[in-house]
Amino acid sequence: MGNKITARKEDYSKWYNDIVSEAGLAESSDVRGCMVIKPYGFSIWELMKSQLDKMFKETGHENAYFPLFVPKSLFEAEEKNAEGFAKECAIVTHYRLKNDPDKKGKLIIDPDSKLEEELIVRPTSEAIIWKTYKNWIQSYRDLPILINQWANVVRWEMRTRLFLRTAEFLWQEGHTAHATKEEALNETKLINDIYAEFAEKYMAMPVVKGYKSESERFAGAEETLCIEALMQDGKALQAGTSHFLGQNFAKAFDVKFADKSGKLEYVWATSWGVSTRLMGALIMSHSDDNGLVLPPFLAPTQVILIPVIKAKESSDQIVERTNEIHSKLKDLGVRVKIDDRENISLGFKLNDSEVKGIPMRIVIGLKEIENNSADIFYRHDMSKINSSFDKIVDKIFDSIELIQDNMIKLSNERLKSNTHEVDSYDDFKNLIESQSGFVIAGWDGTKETEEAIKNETKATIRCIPENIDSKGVTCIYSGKPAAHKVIFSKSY
RNA sequence: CGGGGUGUAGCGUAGCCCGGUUAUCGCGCCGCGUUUGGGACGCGGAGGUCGCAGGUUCGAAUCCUGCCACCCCGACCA
Repeated sequence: MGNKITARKEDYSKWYNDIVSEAGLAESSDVRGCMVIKPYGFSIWELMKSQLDKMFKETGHENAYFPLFVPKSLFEAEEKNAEGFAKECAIVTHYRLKNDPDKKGKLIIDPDSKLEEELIVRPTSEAIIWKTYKNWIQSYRDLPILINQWANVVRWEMRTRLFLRTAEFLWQEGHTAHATKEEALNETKLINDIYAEFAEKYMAMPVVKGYKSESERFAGAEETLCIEALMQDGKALQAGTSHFLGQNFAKAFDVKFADKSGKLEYVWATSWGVSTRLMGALIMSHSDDNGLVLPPFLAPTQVILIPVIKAKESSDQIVERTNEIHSKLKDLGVRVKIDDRENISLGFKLNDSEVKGIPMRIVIGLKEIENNSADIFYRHDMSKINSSFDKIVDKIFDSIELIQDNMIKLSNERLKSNTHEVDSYDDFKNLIESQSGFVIAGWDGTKETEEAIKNETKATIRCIPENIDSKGVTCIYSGKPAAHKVIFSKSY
């Protein structure tokens, strides 16, 4: 306890760290680049998980679990994938320790325990899964395979940040196998749409859906779809990706199936994932100088009731009223809590609820009992409405959707006002330099242009948006006809 | 792996240049008492191999050497 948000939003990364720690979401661990997700943070993640899981299951997917370790020979089977992740792998080389003969109480690696083949701690599971799928697939009747796994993966990143980039992170990774290219492409699209729907509806975070340029594509994918969100500091965050893997993995792992005519064909694949990075996205999307702001759909506690008991005489009435509201809300399925901690001042509790981003707060004391009404405080815009006690339960219940809608509306406006279209490179540079945000511009489709713009401005192509007309547009850099209109931004 | 910086209590720090009693302060923690309407107060208390190893010295948090760890800026990334 003792949470205080001291950093202001102008000092963005300090502000972010302050919120993560003071709201009790996570802390960095002594283990290099890893984080400890604290109970409050984890319960938000669990709400995200359960909603995503529901959406996957509604579209025919099932959960399964595959090993943490990938033998090196499997890992290197799909060349591009292996190459892409090679520089950031944790590798198991031994399986035993022994007492250090020179230093008492210390352990050293037992050289006799060296593994014949190194094991890679999965940075992603395509390899191990496709090795397994090979045994599961013989006929078109075995297809499609629509599997998701909730797991942890390790990527030995140079620079880490809580939730946004940690050496170990939690995620879900879907791995599907299909008989036709079209079906796999549809799956890729379906999942990206699910991600977008989840981000917008549940996280109240609007996203742009689109395709990655070749250089930003997942290693081993033929096409990468993504959702890109815009944070409050004007930087983009890749919030989820869905890959069409073509037949790359099927060929690497020799996964063939007999079609209806008995002919052997390679299987078509997809993979897709979102991670605990979504937590970072959620924090950066809505929070303010008072702390975290959570959309009610993802708030572990949607309503906090704070009884204020000053004198013994009124105590019973206050407790009774508080309990009544609490149980009625519970019956309606609202996530509600009473903050009846003793020896903690009201001021502390009020600020505590704000730092933690609890969407609604009701203080109930003698004043409220006498007026037969109380204020409902809304965290997202710090406003209050008064309601009589006989209507307050309904008002709170209705407010859940109202706040959610309101937050979606506010985020949409922010995205809109920070998205600009330019047709000159000077305007482009000015925008990226001054405020970043999403900048829509023509791109000639070449790697050289993409690279040059990145080097000169630090902005990258976030995505090639779906359904955007680029007829008659020229490339802002080369002046040649544009292959696409794309979104540029500085990014995390 | 290049360039810069920092290691002192759970956290944030002063002291270091210029060596000298018992290592500073704030937050947090523990005990007692008083306090719930916007981050309570008083009194008392616990907590440290000053990153590690070695050296110089009568004496090292402070000076020297080596090592380790972490942070920031680049290349990489869900």
